[in-house]
Amino acid sequence: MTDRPRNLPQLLGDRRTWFDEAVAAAMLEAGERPVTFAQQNVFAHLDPDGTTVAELARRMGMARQSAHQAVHALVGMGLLDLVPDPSSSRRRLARLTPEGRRVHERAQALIARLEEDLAARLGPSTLDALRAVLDRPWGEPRLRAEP
Amino acid sequence: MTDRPRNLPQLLGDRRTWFDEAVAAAMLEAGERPVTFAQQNVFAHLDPDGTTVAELARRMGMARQSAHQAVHALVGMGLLDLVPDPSSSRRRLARLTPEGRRVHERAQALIARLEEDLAARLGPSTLDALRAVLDRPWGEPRLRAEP
DNA sequence: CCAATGTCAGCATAACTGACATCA
DNA sequence: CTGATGTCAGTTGTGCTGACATTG
Repeated sequence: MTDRPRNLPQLLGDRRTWFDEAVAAAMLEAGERPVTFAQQNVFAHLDPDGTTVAELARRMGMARQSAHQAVHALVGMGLLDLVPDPSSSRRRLARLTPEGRRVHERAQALIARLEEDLAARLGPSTLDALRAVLDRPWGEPRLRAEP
Repeated sequence: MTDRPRNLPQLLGDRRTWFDEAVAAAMLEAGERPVTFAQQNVFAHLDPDGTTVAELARRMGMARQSAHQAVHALVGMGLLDLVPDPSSSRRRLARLTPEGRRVHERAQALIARLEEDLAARLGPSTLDALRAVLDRPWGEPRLRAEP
């Protein structure tokens, strides 16, 4: 109720949620099938020329099996397909289908517009500074009291 | 592989994860039982004098039932207890037990130290600016192309 | 043989919705 | 009666681990 000072992780999470909900609502409004967060994450880490499930898992920081599950759901929705890797017969590359590319580009455009709106509200230099701080390497967190 | 430009929601989520993992690792290192993210969230929104489950749910932006689940898990761990509200017999207030207060304060101190370390690395004014931007009202996201 | 990959199966957590009793 | 609250039950999404076959 009272305005308690919120710590940084809370603020970061709230703002992330601000974006997530806006994207989900806008995609729904646009008549697109809802794409879950895990699936958006796959899109975000996919190479244009295709990526193996194991590599996706590494990039997303999850188990191979979890990435596999998300990829398979997207394949079932017709947004991804798995093609054999010409360089290695045991590998299969997950790639965007044309429909997947369309949905992905639409979501990316939406995020870009939200960022533009924010820049107009908060000031372009403010938003640039925000992005710069978040993009800068933060180093490893210190665990113990006396390292 | 190549440095692709990451958008704001990704950056926000990554930095939130930076904090979450650091706190979880440090609490584990300190010999504390692991407290999940949902449970940290309950702690963060709890009033010192106790809060009803319904009010917690509103603050956390979740369904009453989901908050109920998280609260009950914490009660089972001995970190919360449910006491009858003197002002209304149908209400029950979730409150920190002494052990819950100890764990919560330890986690808060950990986060504060992580923020101090960050301030030393990135510059105090930079970190203040970051917090200020995140804390400023962002307004409602624009959904349609032409509002 | 070894290591990486893809995949199946089972489990835990955390959110959701629906339903319902209680009580100010 | 109405509305808020607490709670039970079921479902979904997303992660995990274990296990195993395949293949370079």
